[in-house]
Amino acid sequence: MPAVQNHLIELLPRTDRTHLLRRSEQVPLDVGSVLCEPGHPTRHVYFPLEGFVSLVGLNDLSPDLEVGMVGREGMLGAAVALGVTTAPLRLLVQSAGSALRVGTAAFRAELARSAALQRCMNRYLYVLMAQMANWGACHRFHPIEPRLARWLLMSQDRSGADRFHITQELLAYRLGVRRVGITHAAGSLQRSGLIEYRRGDMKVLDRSGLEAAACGCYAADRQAYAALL
Amino acid sequence: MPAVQNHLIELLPRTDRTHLLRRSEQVPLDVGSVLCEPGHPTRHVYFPLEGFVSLVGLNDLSPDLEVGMVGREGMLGAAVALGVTTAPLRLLVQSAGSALRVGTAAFRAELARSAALQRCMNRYLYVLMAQMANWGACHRFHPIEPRLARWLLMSQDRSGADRFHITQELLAYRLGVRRVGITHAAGSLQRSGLIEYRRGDMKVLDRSGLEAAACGCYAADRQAYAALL
DNA sequence: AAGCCTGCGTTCGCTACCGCACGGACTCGG
DNA sequence: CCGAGTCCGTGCGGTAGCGAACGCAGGCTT
Repeated sequence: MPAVQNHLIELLPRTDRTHLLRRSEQVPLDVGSVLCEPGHPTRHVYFPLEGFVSLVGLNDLSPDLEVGMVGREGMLGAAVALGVTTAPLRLLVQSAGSALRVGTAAFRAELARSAALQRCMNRYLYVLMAQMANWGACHRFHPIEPRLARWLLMSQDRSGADRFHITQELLAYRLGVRRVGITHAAGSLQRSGLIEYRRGDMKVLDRSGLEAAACGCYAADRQAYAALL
Repeated sequence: MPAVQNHLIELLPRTDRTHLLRRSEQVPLDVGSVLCEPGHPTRHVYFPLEGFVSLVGLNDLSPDLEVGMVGREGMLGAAVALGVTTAPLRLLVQSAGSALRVGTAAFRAELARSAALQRCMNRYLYVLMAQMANWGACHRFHPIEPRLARWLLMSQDRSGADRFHITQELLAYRLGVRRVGITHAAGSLQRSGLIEYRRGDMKVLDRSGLEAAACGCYAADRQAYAALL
């Protein structure tokens, strides 16, 4: 059995974990690929091992907006644990890696078997809800620069590396702002010596400085996660 | 047995409903009272029968922000169904009425007994999550006037009446904007003949017109609810 | 070497919303 | 009938972010 690097799975007791792993297969996560579209049936749930995925909410009028971000600390398809197999959000791979994939039916079967898995899912769902409630207020009230800092920190946490590839164009899309907004905020962070970037190659230089520059939502998120999982 | 006017409870099969009701007591909801504060233990869950309650997210820096609204179509304390008995949000009574109250332990016991109740909770949790994800984008992108229209419609749905009491001051607080912002938006709606208000007495004159003036989030919300419950 | 595409920086005019402040209108209690 | 409190309208200056557009530089293709 390989070392599993998904935090949720690591929380399971040995036997439950083995059962779940037996039903799973490892698949690659390719940047830009879409794991599922809102309204469509959910065929699999995913436990990322490396890389991370954006949860994108689609709305008729307004531009799309990222409402969450999931890496190895979480899972995709949590709604299945609520018995809903219609996806609510678009799952867009943000950073390449791999994930354990489990068929929806198999996952539900395991869920019925394992109280530990149920408990784990429940807590994760709660954390997700708290995150999403917060995300809204963050977008509403906080200026671009702290939000950018937060995003960088979150993606660093999830990707593990201190450098990753992301263009200003995409960042703008994620944060729901114009590209020029990112140009200003990122330029400011760079001048402060917190980050360094060049043509999409982003590097975090001063992590604690970045934490200070980020809005409180970052710390709040981490705390909520730590408290429950 | 009195006619129960909470939609979730009405969804339960007769025996499960009876069981739950036997464990419940009816309590009044008084405007302005706080049913629980974030971080504190949840002692009861509530199924509103009349009136409605705001879910308020608190954040260190930013002003408080309403992230949801619950009336007889839902319940308060849904997190208990996830096994979390620490409240994440402030529950603030918005419009007077009454609710069925069930002790947390009793509710969990019923949950363990009744598969129907579990299923109902799961679906409701899903709807709540979808709502909260949406709420953020709505606050971020939509101008005040459509959001105000949405708020009025939602509160009308939940209160049942076509008139209710709400000052501009409070509305501003709910929507996270200045009072003058409300003055403008409400004035505009009034000039269009959609509503009428005077010193806090708000009356909806043209409901379908208001629906047209509201942002798409309103329709999306209703649809999500209808699809699952 | 030339050309093209991608990614980044800058500028301009504009709008929505902000904080603050004042004043008018209505209501209620003494 | 008068004063105090509540609620609503208006006006002012300031700003963060918007949309659109242009220019420049590095890297890739042919």
